[in-house]
Amino acid sequence: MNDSTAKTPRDPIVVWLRDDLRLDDNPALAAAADTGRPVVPLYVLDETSDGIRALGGAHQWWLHHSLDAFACGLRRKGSRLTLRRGAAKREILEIIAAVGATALYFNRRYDPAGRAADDMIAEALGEAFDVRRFTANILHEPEQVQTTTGGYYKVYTPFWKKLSATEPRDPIDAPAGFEQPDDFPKSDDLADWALLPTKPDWSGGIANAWAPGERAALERLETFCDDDLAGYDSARDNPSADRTSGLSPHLRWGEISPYRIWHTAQTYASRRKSIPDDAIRTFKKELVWRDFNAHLLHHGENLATTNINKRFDAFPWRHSQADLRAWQRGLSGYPIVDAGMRQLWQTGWMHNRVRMIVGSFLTKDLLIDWRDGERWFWDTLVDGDAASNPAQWQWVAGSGADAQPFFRVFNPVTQSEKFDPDGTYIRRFVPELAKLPDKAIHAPWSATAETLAKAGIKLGETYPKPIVDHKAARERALAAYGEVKG
DNA sequence: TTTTGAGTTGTTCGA
DNA sequence: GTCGAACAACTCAAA
Repeated sequence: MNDSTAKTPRDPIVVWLRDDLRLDDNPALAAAADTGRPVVPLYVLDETSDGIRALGGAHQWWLHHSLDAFACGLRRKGSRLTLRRGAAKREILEIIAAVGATALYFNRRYDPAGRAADDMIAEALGEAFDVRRFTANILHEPEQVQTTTGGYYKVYTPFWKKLSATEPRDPIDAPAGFEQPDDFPKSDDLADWALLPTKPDWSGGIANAWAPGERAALERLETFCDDDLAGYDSARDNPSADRTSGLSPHLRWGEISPYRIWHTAQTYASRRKSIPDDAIRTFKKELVWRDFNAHLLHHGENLATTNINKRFDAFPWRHSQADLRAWQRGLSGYPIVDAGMRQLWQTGWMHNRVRMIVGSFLTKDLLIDWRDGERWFWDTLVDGDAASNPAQWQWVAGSGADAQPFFRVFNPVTQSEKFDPDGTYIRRFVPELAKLPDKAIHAPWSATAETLAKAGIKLGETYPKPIVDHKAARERALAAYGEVKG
């Protein structure tokens, strides 16, 4: 025990929450509670500090409900969440002074701007101040994972091979309760932050699809392990059957811990013979992909704006607002693409298989800069993640470090036939095509006039004609890629 | 230092 | 319908 805590054992600890809005397996919160000292949980909505990326619309909706749920959880444990809006440094220094705190605990984050902000605050508090950082939101710290030459991994497979044998630590249970300070600091009213859309309120579809908050996240994990883990290896690729874990937004906001997910899945797998090795391995690999992306974010300069492969700085992107808009609205004329984009718009989420298809369509068929797609996803996804979103876009575009761009121009019709063979997914999100027979639904422009008439479709009126011809677009994309190769 | 093997998720063509 | 090879060629990571 150091001198300051010996003299003032009742001094409060401020726990600064960020994307870790949970009680379960929250190391910073648990460590603070364990001291027996008063705990002041704090969330700062910082929209002004350098390099901090503004939240998208869907993000804001989720954050509102997530904060609400987290505040409820804290109240049940006898604590209270303090909300502040403003530059993190100013708000934190003020709160620390107001409550007489002598310690600041938080869980690490990995974006360069966030890390810089954390360092600046620690520096402002001075050497003597007790600042503690914890590992909470990824399974392996960037410093722990190095190639044999001391660099960081740019290819996933060796990264996975290195880590697959390492068992992540056990999750930490939620604190039983918290000591209270004499006075909690003054908190903003969440409603005053106006994070929920009002004019118009577009959140209905998202609210139907999702339940933010820790409790819902843990329930979803159990349901997934019960119902879908066993078939995960193959079934996750089918967009119409909802067989993915659905945990991505909960992970994005830290409502659930990857350690909890890893161990719960592992426990199910070791108890149930019906869960094949392939299933649990594939699921764990997806979790480790989050780490890989977080490490890319940690080591890179700005993942969302900078090509990992510098050669792509010279890529001849097309600038077409009209095409970008058609893609965003789900009016490309390619049913699987439009279904995906409309699922995103309506529910704040898109199945991963379809993310690849729409991503390939934007960057290859339309030759539009991946950053435009990344920004749209950032604004509309509830799970839009600072690491995974740009990393996935760079992979699709071919600017990712390990991509083999010349091989990967997705054929939207082939993909549709393969992964949505009976058109269930398309019919759900593109209802104007619902009456087309299975065979015609993937490429309505190839259908006979009679088939279209029977289904009540007038191409160019009730549903768009394709905005590009895929075959020609593919040739164009390959030519463009040819320009930036060595 | 040099060499070797491999790279999340694909497509097309021809047998 | 199914299968394997070719696509075109670079970078990474480990030996």
